[in-house]
Amino acid sequence: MRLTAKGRYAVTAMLDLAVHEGEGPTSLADISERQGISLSYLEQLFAKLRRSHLVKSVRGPGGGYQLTRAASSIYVAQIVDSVDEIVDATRCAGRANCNHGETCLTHELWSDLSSQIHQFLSDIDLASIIAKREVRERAARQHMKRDDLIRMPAEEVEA
Amino acid sequence: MRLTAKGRYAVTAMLDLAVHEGEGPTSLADISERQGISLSYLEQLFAKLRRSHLVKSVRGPGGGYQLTRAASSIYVAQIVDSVDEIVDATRCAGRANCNHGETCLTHELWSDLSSQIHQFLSDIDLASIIAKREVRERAARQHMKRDDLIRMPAEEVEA
DNA sequence: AAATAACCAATCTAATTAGTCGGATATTAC
DNA sequence: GTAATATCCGACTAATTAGATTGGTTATTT
Repeated sequence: MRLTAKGRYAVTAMLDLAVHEGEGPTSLADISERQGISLSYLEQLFAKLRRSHLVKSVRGPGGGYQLTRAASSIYVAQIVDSVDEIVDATRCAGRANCNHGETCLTHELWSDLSSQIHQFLSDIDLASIIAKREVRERAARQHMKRDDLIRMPAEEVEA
Repeated sequence: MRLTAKGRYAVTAMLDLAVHEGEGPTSLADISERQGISLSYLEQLFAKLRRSHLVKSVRGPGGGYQLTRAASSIYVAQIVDSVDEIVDATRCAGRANCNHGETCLTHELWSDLSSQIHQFLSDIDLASIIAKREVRERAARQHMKRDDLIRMPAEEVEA
């Protein structure tokens, strides 16, 4: 499991799609504009997302991409996995001194942890990310006038 | 929060340290040997881990590195943070059309998710990763003979 | 004094990431 | 049917990061 800028771009783009669901297909040009990701890079990411059947495309004017299923059944792990393909799963592959030995222990520990992280991200769906925010906003709205509702300075994008 | 090979190496190395706690300092050469990570790369990683006060060093023969605190109070997020420094904090930094606007929404959503992930990794300590495995092993052991269970030679046992 | 092992910095290569370019194809609107 | 739109596609390039290499210095132990 890797978690890089590439995965972040993909998740961000998918969230953008989810937010604009129901408005018809969303073009990559729009996402590029809104999210500040280059169009051609988005094309590469969406080629993978499409191959993973997370999105479907509509060509021609007025076309774009749409989620293949409800935002509530698309999970972050699926998105990350589809663009950030795993390279070297087990570090000990092929190493002679690495079978059953003590050597294997720590990267077995790592792989345990790794699957915990994966599990965690497998439980978070796009809809719930959006919903969580709406709840927070509704709560905040009760404490301030609507016109001085200013977005908080984005608290640490990289967590 | 990034989760790359670099961070994996760091976590693996720290797990190795934790596993060999109580045997005195562990040299990078040993870790390199056991984990298949180049010595000089480990040096680079441990320079950062030391600056973050996660490990302390002992020089000279028989020297090496030790955890500064108990494995139970060193958390995965701390390790990853100390080697995988964050590059581009907020994607919208400086972009004129990105204040208060709808544009900001999705990467704010991402940042929410990102801090959730960070929180998750902040709750996992080295000792618990190891412990989890031991529990599993103990369960497995109930199904097999344990004549390879190591016993101290009588002479070495202090009365 | 010799051996060990941390410490340090610079440099290099390989791999990955991010983005570009020039198109081809499908679809819609005129 | 033509023009515009937007996906699709592959090859290429630039920039960054990962990881290895080199060549040391310093502290500590035996």
